[in-house]
Amino acid sequence: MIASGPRPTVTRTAVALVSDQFLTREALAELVAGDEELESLGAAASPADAELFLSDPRLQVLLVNLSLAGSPGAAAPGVAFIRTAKTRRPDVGVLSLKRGVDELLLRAALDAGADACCLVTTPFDRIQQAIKAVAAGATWLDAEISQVLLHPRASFDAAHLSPRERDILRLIVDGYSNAEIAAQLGSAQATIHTHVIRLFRKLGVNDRVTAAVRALRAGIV
Amino acid sequence: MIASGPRPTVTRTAVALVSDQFLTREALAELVAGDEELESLGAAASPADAELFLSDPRLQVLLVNLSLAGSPGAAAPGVAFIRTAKTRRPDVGVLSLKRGVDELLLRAALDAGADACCLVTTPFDRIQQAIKAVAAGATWLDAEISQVLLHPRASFDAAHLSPRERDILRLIVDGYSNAEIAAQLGSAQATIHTHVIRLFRKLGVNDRVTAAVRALRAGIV
DNA sequence: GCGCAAGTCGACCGTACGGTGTACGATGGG
DNA sequence: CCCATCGTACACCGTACGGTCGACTTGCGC
Repeated sequence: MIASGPRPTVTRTAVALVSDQFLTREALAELVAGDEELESLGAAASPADAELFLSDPRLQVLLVNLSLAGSPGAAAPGVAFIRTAKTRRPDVGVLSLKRGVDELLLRAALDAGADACCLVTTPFDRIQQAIKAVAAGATWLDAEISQVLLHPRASFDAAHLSPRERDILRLIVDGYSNAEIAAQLGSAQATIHTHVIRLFRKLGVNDRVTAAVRALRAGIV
Repeated sequence: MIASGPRPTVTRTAVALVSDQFLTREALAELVAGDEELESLGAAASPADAELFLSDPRLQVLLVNLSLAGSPGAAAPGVAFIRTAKTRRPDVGVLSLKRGVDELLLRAALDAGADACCLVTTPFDRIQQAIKAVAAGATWLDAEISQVLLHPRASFDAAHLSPRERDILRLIVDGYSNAEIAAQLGSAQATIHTHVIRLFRKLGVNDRVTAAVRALRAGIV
């Protein structure tokens, strides 16, 4: 094992940042400049401009502002950029900055390969910590974000669902049929069927697909 | 925003550790002692002994060795301990140490409330980083662990979906039936039906619920 | 005690779904 | 030129789903 002691500042972590918002770019640049263990390779305003960084062998961590404006219909360009970046440079850590805790966008970012998610409201020193976490190959999730993604129990109370209905909703999202749910919960199919119907009434839906989508979008599951 | 500069070492992070293995306890104690920003409140060999720490208001981070031996059938005692700890002290961060990357055990630990997961093979300085991440309220996952939990390469390529299939996938996510999709796209129901089946094959699913969930999680919609 | 909510089952019915075939025209790369 | 792919289209079948009744037990609060 390696003793930890005071870290030599010889090897600095090389960071590049991508954001379409001027203010964010400035703030992030200041953030990187304010930490002697970090080193900036530059800032880009668009994914296209950021292509350059991907060719830089020194690059270790990429800061991406996911609120990159995009057409509402198509997939978010920020997510697409993360995917291409991770495809071309799997060794580079990606930290994505989020304005809010939209679960779908978060999952999309992580699925695309993001190694960390921070909110833009996160204090500087924590983002600096997160950058180092990413450089170490680890995953960093801000408290608010991990609450949504990993500890969904907290937001479970959002809907006025009974515990049993929440169990079933979760299993519906997991793609199980009524029969499979019955087997897993040790109940009869008829019971599950009743629960499912009542669950639909409470969610205001008529089929399990919309129930699952609503649950995901609402962060219930 | 708060400037970061050199951190004052006045406020140290109070850590307690629980592990049934002597070696791990020793190693972790050394790890905590080796970082001047950390402060040890003690070490416990069993969940019962660790109850004491939960009454200590200074406690900020709890290191739990999840390999706490238990009967294979029942729930792991480590997981149960994490749950009770988080119930009694939601403010305390829990870092759980894992011997391997068993996905079920990992998910169980996170569901129970763990804020970070590290492998026992992780270098000291990273575990120290993780402890500080947890103290900051964030989530830390080691690279190997996040690979299993957050970046499941489910071979989900939106690229190899035909445009028509993407249309239909989107409408499936929106909760429409095959008949409604047919009406919206101006095709026969049987045609949509065929597309849906082929779409399932490409996504590797058997029902539209899983297809919708996969699409959402992958950020296709 | 009473009501009420949650949970547990049963039966019935119509329909949409999922699975498997087959078929034809258009397009495009080898 | 051929073959693969895609989009289109149809038929058949079994099953699970969604909807609607009703009935029973348990636990909680008043």
